[in-house]
Amino acid sequence: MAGTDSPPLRKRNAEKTRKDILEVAVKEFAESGYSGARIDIIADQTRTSKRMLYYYFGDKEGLFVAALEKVYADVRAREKALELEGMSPTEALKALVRFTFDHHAAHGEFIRLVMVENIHDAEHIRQSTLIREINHVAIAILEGILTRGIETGVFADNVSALALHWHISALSFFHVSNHPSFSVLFGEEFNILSASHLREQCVSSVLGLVSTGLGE
Amino acid sequence: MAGTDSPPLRKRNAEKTRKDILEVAVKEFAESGYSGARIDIIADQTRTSKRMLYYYFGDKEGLFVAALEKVYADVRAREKALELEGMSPTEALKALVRFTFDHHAAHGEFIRLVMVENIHDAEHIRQSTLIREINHVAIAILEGILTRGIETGVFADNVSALALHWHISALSFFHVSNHPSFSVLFGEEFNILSASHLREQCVSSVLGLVSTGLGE
Amino acid sequence: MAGTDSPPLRKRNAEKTRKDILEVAVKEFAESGYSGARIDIIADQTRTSKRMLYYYFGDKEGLFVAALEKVYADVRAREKALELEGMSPTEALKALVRFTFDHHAAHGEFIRLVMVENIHDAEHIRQSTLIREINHVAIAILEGILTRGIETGVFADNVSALALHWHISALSFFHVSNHPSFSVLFGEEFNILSASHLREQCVSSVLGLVSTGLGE
Amino acid sequence: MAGTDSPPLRKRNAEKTRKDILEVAVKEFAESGYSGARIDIIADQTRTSKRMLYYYFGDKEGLFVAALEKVYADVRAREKALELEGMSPTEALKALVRFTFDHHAAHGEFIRLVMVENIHDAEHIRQSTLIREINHVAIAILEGILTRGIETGVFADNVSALALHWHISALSFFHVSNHPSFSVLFGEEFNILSASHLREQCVSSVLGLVSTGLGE
DNA sequence: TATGAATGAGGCTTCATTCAT
DNA sequence: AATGAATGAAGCCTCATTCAT
Repeated sequence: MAGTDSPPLRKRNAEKTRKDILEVAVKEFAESGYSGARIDIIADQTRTSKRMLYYYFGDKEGLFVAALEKVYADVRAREKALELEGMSPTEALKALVRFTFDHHAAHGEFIRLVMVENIHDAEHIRQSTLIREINHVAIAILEGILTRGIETGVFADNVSALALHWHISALSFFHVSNHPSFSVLFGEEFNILSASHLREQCVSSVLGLVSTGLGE
Repeated sequence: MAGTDSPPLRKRNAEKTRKDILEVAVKEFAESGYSGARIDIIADQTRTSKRMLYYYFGDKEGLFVAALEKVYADVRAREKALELEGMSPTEALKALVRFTFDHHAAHGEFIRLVMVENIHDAEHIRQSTLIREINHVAIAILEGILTRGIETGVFADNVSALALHWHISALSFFHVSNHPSFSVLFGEEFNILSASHLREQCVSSVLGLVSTGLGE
Repeated sequence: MAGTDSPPLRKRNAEKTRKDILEVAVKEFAESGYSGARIDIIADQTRTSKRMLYYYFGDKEGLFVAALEKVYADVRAREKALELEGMSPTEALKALVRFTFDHHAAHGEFIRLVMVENIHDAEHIRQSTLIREINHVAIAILEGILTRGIETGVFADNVSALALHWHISALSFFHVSNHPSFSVLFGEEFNILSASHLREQCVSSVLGLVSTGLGE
Repeated sequence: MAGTDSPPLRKRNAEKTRKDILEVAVKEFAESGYSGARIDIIADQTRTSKRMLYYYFGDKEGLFVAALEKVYADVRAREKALELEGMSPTEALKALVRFTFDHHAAHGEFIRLVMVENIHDAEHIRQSTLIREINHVAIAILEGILTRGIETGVFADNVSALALHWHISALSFFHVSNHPSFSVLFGEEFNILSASHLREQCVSSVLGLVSTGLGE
């Protein structure tokens, strides 16, 4: 039989092409920034031609927004793997911090695209509701942990989930975003500070902000 | 008296011209990034012509390096005003953190130029010994405070000055660098978190890392 | 019939565009030298825009190399028309000299491009194997004539084909390359020396180098 | 006493400066051609500033004309050293050819400036009567030799002095002017042809044109 | 769905030259 | 006689984008 439920081959290829372009675009924007990125370079590293790029994404800006959305979506997909409900609040918080820290370290393109976006005053994120949603999920998770901790008395109720999220993000993000300058400015001295050291410093710092000192 | 020590008028203007160009360049690079910055736009906002820009700085990259050096030099100049020696270690540390946090908040161009530089893998800082020096002074100051605190027993000897500097920088820097995205993603909710709140969270966090709990 | 072998219309135009640009470029480089040539002037005399010029040739240097290759290729094409095999060695040599002399006189752009290239130390020819090949063919032809003449005893075996080629080239080339200065320096006196006179002087000179005096 | 007959020191220095500039200019124009030559590069390699260059020579073209005149004047100075009157006509002619060939080989800047001038259609030589004079002297010398040879019966009266001068110039000039391209096109094969070989080929060729076969 | 050819606007840079001292 | 600062015009090249097929 000719017709099945799977999408027609044409569409299949279309999606593959889109994905292919997007992956290359993420790399290029992450490497060179928005203005520094070159449409030609993206096209050249793609299986298809430059024309397709415009066909699918309209223009350079559209491509950048799509790239941003892709890296955010990837983050969400990975966050789902976290299973924090079974842990104690303290353990859950520790796990979350470590996950965030490691995650950012492992996904430089995500960090760099967000840096680029901030240099452009976040004007593209503004257009994407998808991205906003993703981040609110992150807050909700943190909120859950906090609430449980407050109920069991191990956490003080003096820091909002958002403030805590900001704190965790700051340390995890900066670790990647400013690694080049720190490495150049302090050389060996800095490189000796292993990532795991900074990560545990980050964990202590976060726990220090919420702990009552009573728990566990 | 016939001869005075002041430089000839011509030279005076030269320095003024240089400074004029540099100020405009800092703004433009901070606003648009390296590739996004336009030489023409810089020139137009200057007393002089585009040609002078090349006369003094060689090319776009030379101008960017000079801009970077300028903002770093400005930071150093402002750091000198801090008088931390008279304070107790704890007070000195608090003051330093607050100063850093406020300073970064007040000097967005500095933060943005460093962001841009990090996107370009810090390849320009690498060339400037001036910049390296400035940052080592910052470490030395922090080291002094730490040592005094450890001697008087209020600080534990478990965090290096560099690691602490990293921590302070991370929070102070991120507060400015990622303000646009946080503001867009969390809107009102985030804007309610006043700068001073985040600043004090930063102070607590830093003190938490080094305090023995014995002091003051 | 549906399918024919002719290339698609687009490609046809492409080749026409390339050729169009090249012809203009040859003229401009010949007139003004490499540095003196103006990309804009070339573009203006073309059916297309300046942009196309970069599309096809990359940059000014690429265009110059292409122009050089074109004039050399044209020489080869014209050389093919010569039918020297049927002549006696002496007649063949005479014919070759006259052809070379007249050819150079008739194709000033070729001479001038080679002059320009020599001023630039032949750095572009170096890259082109095509050009090297063409010249070796010229040597081979001369070698054939020489060998036949030596066998029949009319030519002495005291001059290599390459040395003879150099001699012929020198006189034929100089006639065109230094015509302007000779004309200015010696005025009427020089212009009276008709081209045909110098050409026959060239023929005598060449025959004088190889003749045994026995022949014909 | 203050005043002597020698020119004032000021003027002395002036002439030295002029000469200094000119020497550098000759090199630069010879290396890069007229358009390729850079006023800045000339100025930088001079003991004085760029302004002086304009002070003495007006503009780039004036400097080029002065450079041309200088190399021609140098040629004249060296020609004076030749003492051909005491030789037999044949020996004198041989000596003249060898001198010319070697001279050109030894003074590449002269050749290259003349090449450049020819590319620009000899428009600058046209303005200089000095240069015209120099060349007519060369013809007069050759004429003298020829006349003596015809009188003694060793030379035939079938080639004008100018035509002979052209012939000698062509071979001697081409040897230098087209050395780069020949070297690239024929490589080792050509480099084996030593300069002295080509020089003697040049001598034979010239003698062949005028000899009656009766002499010496 | 796909593509090679084409483009206008604008990018950075450099030129020979002159001004004020 | 000499100079550092300044300049306008023009140079080469590259960008994101669209057209015709």
